[in-house]
Amino acid sequence: MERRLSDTVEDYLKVIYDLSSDNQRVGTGQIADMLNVSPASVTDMFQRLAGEDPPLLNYVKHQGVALTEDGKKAALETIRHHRLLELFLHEVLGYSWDQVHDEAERLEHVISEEFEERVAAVLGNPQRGLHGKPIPSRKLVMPDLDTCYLRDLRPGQSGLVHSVNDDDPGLLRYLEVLGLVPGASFEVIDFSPYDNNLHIQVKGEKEVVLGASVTVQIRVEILDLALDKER
Amino acid sequence: MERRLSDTVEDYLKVIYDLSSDNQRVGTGQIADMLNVSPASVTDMFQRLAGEDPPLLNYVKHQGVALTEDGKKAALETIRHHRLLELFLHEVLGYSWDQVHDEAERLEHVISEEFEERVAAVLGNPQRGLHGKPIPSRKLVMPDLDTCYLRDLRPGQSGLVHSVNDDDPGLLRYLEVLGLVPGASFEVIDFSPYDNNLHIQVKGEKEVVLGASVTVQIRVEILDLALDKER
DNA sequence: ACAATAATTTCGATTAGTCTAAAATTAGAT
DNA sequence: ATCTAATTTTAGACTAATCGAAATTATTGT
Repeated sequence: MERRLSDTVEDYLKVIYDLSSDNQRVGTGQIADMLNVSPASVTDMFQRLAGEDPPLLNYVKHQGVALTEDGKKAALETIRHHRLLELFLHEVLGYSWDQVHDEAERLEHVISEEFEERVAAVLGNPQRGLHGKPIPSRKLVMPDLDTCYLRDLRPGQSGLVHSVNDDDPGLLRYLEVLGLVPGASFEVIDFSPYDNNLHIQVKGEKEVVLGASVTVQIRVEILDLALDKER
Repeated sequence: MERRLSDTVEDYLKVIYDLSSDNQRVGTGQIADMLNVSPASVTDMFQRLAGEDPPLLNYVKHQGVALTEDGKKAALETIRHHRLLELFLHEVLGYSWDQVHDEAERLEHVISEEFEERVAAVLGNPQRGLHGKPIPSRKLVMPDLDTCYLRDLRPGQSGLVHSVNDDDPGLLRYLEVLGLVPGASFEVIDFSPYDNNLHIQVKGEKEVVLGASVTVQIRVEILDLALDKER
């Protein structure tokens, strides 16, 4: 069951995993956008990976794909590598949180199990990455999360920043300045329905207005006071 | 002048560099053996790399190749990556000296200049690798060496182990047991001309007999007492 | 319900890297 | 000097990953 997947295949599986958490099935066009390849190439790859033995994808013509169990394991392996590497680059080599993604993106495909284990050990077997996302366990189990996009909160709600996407260095530098980093607590002050702007008050910081292109990159845990009492 | 070379091309250039230090030109068959590909593939690659602009190789039909200046720089870049990585894996992640080669072999092709710089800094800008070989400088200058193969010494001569090849884990474990590590001093006790065995006395260790397949993997500095006096 | 539009798939082609088998060239031995 | 053996090159073909253009299938608005 240990077949060696190409870097390309690992990239496909990883983005299919990412997009699967929101939607059900994932389409050709979405993947083409994420990977900067043509839709034609994506169709080819869908067919190939669905035809592997055992299949990595479940593919239905014109209806996109879903990961099989094998495909999901492969995706989680790569994601584990990526998040361990990001943390390692930061902790051990002093990379800033906006620099780590690109480097990890290349390293994730070539490191051995040995490397993975040693890095995990040096870092104390962390369960969360540099940007807050969970790191799948050695056994490739990904914890269930009770988070939503910051975009979906409304005035009066407050929460904690759970995690932010790691792939836009400019955004990461901006969020750091605003104090919108994993663990930060905030309150939603206002919402502008026409542009979907949210007015956010991060604890100890000035109020800021964030557009949807920003708030969709941030996952939060809602702090529901009423719900707190029930427990 | 910054073209991105494929992993494969980097591997070709690296072994051509290695083999060039002994011979003048390097032939198809030698490379085919080192890289485990067919001679036909090597001919193709020779022609391709000689036809690049600017050329990486100087190729004369039926007479093998030599690296151009550009080809040599590219080879040294990869070699610098490899040796820095080996040291890093040992010092920071606790790999043993027989484990580092394979991992470095894959990582060397994907790390950035940034990674290279940071690793070099963490290690204190070392000039020698884990197995004793010099590490090319940032500017890709490789120091000239005054070393020869242990194979070429004869009884009465003594020397210091300069470096050992890093690609055979079993040999490395054996040499470690014998104390034949970079810096160790030894004396040649005897030579058997029929099998080219050398009888070696490593300081503080038992005398051992080494075949040519071993002694050709070890580079030494000759300790010439007469020459010492002249200085 | 059905035409327009959007998304997907098929088709034919390209590039990098590899192979085997056959042809050509070089080097060595007598 | 020439024949043989070893090495190298050519030729034709394969796989993975990609593309653009054309054909097909879905979606959706009225």
